[in-house]
Amino acid sequence: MPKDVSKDDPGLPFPSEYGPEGFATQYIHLKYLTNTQLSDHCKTFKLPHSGNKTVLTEHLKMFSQDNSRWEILIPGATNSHKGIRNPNKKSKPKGSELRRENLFNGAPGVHIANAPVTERSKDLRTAEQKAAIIPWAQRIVKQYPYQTHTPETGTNPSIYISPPAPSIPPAPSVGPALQATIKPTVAYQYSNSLEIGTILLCAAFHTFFVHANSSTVESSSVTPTADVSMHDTDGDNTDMDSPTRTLKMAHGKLITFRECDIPDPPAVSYAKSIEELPWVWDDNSPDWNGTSPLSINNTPIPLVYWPTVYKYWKGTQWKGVKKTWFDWKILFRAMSGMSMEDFWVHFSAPDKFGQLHPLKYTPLLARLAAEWKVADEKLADLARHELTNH
DNA sequence: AGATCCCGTCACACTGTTTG
DNA sequence: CAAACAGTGTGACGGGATCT
Repeated sequence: MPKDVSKDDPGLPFPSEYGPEGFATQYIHLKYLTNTQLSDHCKTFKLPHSGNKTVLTEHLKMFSQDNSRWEILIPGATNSHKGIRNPNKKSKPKGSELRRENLFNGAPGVHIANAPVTERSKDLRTAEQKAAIIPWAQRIVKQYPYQTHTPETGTNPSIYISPPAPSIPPAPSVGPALQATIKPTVAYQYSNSLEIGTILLCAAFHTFFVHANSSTVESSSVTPTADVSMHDTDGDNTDMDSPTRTLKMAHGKLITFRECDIPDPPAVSYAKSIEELPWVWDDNSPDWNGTSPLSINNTPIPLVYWPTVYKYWKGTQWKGVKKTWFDWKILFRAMSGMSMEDFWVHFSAPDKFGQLHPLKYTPLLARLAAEWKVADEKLADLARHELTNH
């Protein structure tokens, strides 16, 4: 399930306003520069560097129109928190390290034997996926050549987007919507040098950052591999012949639809708006307000029916939704028959000053799971007791 | 076999600390 | 003092275990 587009960049026109050659690409590129690289970039263009990359927004709009500026940034975009640290770099231990040593070893100056190095994010792609990157990059470059912005055309975002070529197979580990927005330009820039090493490096970088951000910017495609074939709309006859499914909702209302009528699972989170869950969960509930993030043929589909909608169709998209859905289910169960005021009184925890605060989403789910576990154990004990005493 | 649950991992944002 | 580095909290997600 996607997160907010960007927590630290509220309100950015991302990614559609400027298109693949514009702001979105540059924004992501800068986002993945190390602070050192960003600092160098700012020096080169005489920009203030406050540490907050969003101050560069306006600059990026200009920057995006000059392809040559990119040359100075290629290659080398990395995420400073990824990869193996330099083991030879010795520095004075931080206070937190000293506290940890104290905690675990007691006496000061005693070092933890064979203390494991903090494990960093790993590249989990298979060799096949990595090998597929180069042909993919070459293909995308061919399909989406670089298009320089001009002042005459720069006001219309739609012109930035190259027309999608027919039946481009999906790149490894990448959502299809991104193929249409960000990927082509980056692939072009990387292969422009015609040096295979650069292509490899940049394509790997690009695949890395798209993969890393797939949950951030790709709002709907949970299982990208299924999408291309699923949305083949070459023949209307195919759609007409495809099987239908009928959903029985509250008050006997029936909705019949085909697979092609079902949109991808909406990018929705109730982590910050739990109280809205009952409004959209079940149309049999008095709290149902007649809306839902998912609509099929203009009919809002309450959350409770989503398994029926996605489990048997839409490839494996349900796999990506199910955990979130079960969390919602547990939350809704807990909220039923309780006012929101009572709910938050019950599900609160004191801070260090003893002040009560509503639990955050994850702790709340953990508390619910613990409470259910206790209740289930009581029930199991009761059942055991009854069985052994009769 | 499919549905559900549990648990660990990951990415990201944020904060605190150290370095140059 | 700004940048770099490191640690922590949070939400999302995947996969194995367990249940039906």
